[in-house]
Formats: sequence, structure tokens, C-alpha cells
Amino acid sequence: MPKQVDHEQRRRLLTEAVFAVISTQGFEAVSLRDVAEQAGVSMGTVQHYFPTKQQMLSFALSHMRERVLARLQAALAALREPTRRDLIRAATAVMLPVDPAGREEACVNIAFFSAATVTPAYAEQLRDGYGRILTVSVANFREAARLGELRDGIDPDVEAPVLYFLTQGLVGPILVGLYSPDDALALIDAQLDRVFRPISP
Amino acid sequence: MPKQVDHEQRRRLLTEAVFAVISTQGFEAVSLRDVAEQAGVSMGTVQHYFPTKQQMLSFALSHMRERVLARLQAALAALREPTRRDLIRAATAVMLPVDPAGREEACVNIAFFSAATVTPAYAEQLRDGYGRILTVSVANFREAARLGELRDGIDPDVEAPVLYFLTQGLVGPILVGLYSPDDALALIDAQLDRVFRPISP
DNA sequence: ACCGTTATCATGCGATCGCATTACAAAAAC
DNA sequence: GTTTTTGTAATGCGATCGCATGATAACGGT
Repeated sequence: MPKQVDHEQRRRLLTEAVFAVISTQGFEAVSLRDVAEQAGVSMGTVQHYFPTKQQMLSFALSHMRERVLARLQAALAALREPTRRDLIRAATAVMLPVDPAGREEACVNIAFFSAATVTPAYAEQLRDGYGRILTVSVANFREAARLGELRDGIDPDVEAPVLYFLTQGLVGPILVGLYSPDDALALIDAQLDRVFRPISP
Repeated sequence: MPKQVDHEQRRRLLTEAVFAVISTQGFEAVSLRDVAEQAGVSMGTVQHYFPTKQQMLSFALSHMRERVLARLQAALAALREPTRRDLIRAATAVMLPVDPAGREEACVNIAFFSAATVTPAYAEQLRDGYGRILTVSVANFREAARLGELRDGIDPDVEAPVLYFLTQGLVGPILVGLYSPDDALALIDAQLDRVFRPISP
């Protein structure tokens, strides 16, 4: 084998350019030429790593999920002796567009969501991502319930999706400037207050 | 003045074609030619009522809000001697894509939401729409609180946005097929159960 | 050292886009 | 009845799109 470039790395690099274009110019403005220019390469190079535009976008969507998961794991790992509530709150905050990285991911995510309504392949990828995160969230809530951290009468199998979809519903208002990240987090905390027992171990 | 066509009606008719194209072909596929074909007119007619594509889409977004409000008012008017909870639940259900009309509106809405991240004019329109609905929702919850229908310790100014954004967060999963409308409504009811007092006047 | 493979780039092609222009039919104004 | 304004349609234009093709440089295998 000649040359020595890492194919996957190159594809991820180009994918980052795709994210930048989507979040700054919009999903419909994504063209092979724009992506190439954003990545600082020629159009031919983009074609070399992605035979078609569809494959490029599909790879970008899968890579997006990995990026979010990486940021999630980093956020959780940064906690020192966290309670279940701390873990759940941190995971929730990662989903909100509070920093530039989060905002970029949110823009890309909503763009693919819109596209998924007419592209079943995207819908399947998003369904899978939703399902995985929900599973983890439910597991976290169940563990919190097992440890007795939840209030009486609180069903973890209900609270997990409620909190998760509440978070998803807050992404839009933050993106369009109706809510500030702090407003959103205040709402999240209010919901957590009603689900978790007050302080005291 | 010659001729006798109703300009606004024509624009709304064309806008319906825009909705159909967005929800079946996707936002990026919207072209003047597609809209004209969907509406059964020529491209020149579309141009006659909308000088530019941007104006057409912007009008479509404003008309979308009117359509949702009309459906909302119809749903509320259909209730017989409703409690506050009935009103709030019905208004919530209207936001979910449970029937073809609701699904079309949800597809269009998410498409404009994605576009709004790079088009401030759309963002402003959506912000305004969000704000209005939230205001009404808060007023409903406050009235419910005044009537003593809420549980002790429940803040209507918190519950209104929580329920609304939870609903918004459920739209996506329904659209991509992760959740059924019934699953979503079950979650909504669970949230309402925790906010409203159990039966008995 | 030579060859083959690969990465990268530049260019061309057919299709489609938004928009401008033009032509024509119909109804109100006179 | 003529004129004028408006609704509708057809067509053309420059730009841009995704994709295919060919050229060039660089590195690995032998």
C-alpha cells in the first residue's frame, strides 16, 4: 500500500468541516465545494473519501453521535464523587447548547432531524441514538430509585424519558434565543427537585 | 382595479403547496417549480404572488402559525364543559403530530427551526410564536392554580413551560418513529398527574 | 531504480436552481 | 368599444449543483 494517510481520520476531518458549514450556512447550503473550502482541500479530495454527498452526510450523522458521546463521557468523568442526581444533571446539561461546541452539535442535530422526516436512513440513525441514550438514562434513574434518592411515588421509567424529552424540547428555544441556557437549566433543576428527595443522605 | 382574485387567499393556497413539498420532499427540495407543480399552476404565478423565494417561505412560516392556532382553537371549542386540565391536555395534544395535519405541521415546523439557526428572520418569527403560546399556557396554569386544581407546592410559572417543552421534545421522537403518539400522551398524562390534584372537585 | 498504487487537484458536463423577461388572456374603467 | 391593469403562462439566462474524468505528484513494494 502506497502513501500513508489514515482514511478514517481524514473522513472525520472532512466531517468537522461539514458540521461547520451546517451550523454557519445551514443544511441546505452544504455543497461539496463548500465542504472542501471549509476543510482547506480541493473538491476532488472530498469526493475521494466520500463517493457521494449522501454518504458524506450519513457518515457525518454517525460521527456526530460519537462526538456527543465523547463530550458526555468527558463531562461525567470530570465529576468528583457525584451523586446520581449530579450524574443525571451533568448528562442533561451536555445535551443543551450551552457552549459553542454544544451549539454546533445542536444545529447539526436539528438539521438532520428535519432531513430525517423525508430520509428514512437518517430517521433510523436518530432513532438508534435516541434509544441508546434513553436506555442509559432509564438505568440511571432506576439506580437512583434503588438507592432511595427519589421521592415516594416517583417512577424512574417515567421520569427518565420526561427529563430527557424536556431537555430536547429546550434545545430549540435556546437556539432561537427565546431562552438562555441558565433559564433552561433552572427549569431542569426545578424538575429534578420534584423527582429527587431533598438533600440529606 | 381589474380582475377579482383574492391576493391573500391565493398566497395561502400556494403556501399549502409549500407545506406539502416540505413535508414530502424536504425543506431543501423546495423550489419554485416544485411549489408551482404542487399547486397546479405555472411558475410565473408563484412569482406573481411571491417576488422572491425568501418572501414565500417567510409568509409560509407566518401562515403555519395561524394554521396551528386555528387547529388549537377548534380542538378547545370541541370540549364540553372542560376542566383546566382538559384544556391544557387538549392544547398539548394539538402540538403533537398525531394526525396527518399535525404531522405535516410538525415537519414544516422543524424544517423552519433548522433554517432559523442561520436565518435570524425565521428565528424571530419562531421566538414570537413560542412566546405567545407560552404566555397563554402560563395563564392557563395560573388559572388552574387559582381554582385550586394544582397540587400543593406546584408553581404554575414552572409547570407551564415544563409541560410545553416536554411536548416539544416529544415531537421529534414521534416523527422518526421512536415513540407512538399514545406513548407520548401517556408521558404527558403522567406529568399532568403529578401537577394536578387527583379527581374530586 | 522502476513501477504501481494512492492522494490530491483541476476541469468539464448535464441538470437544476432563482429570477427576469416577455407574451397573452381577461376583466374593470372610461 | 377601447384602453388599462392584472392574472397566468412560457421561456431564457447566469449561477451553482453533484458527479465523472483526466492529470499530476508522492510514496511503497520489488
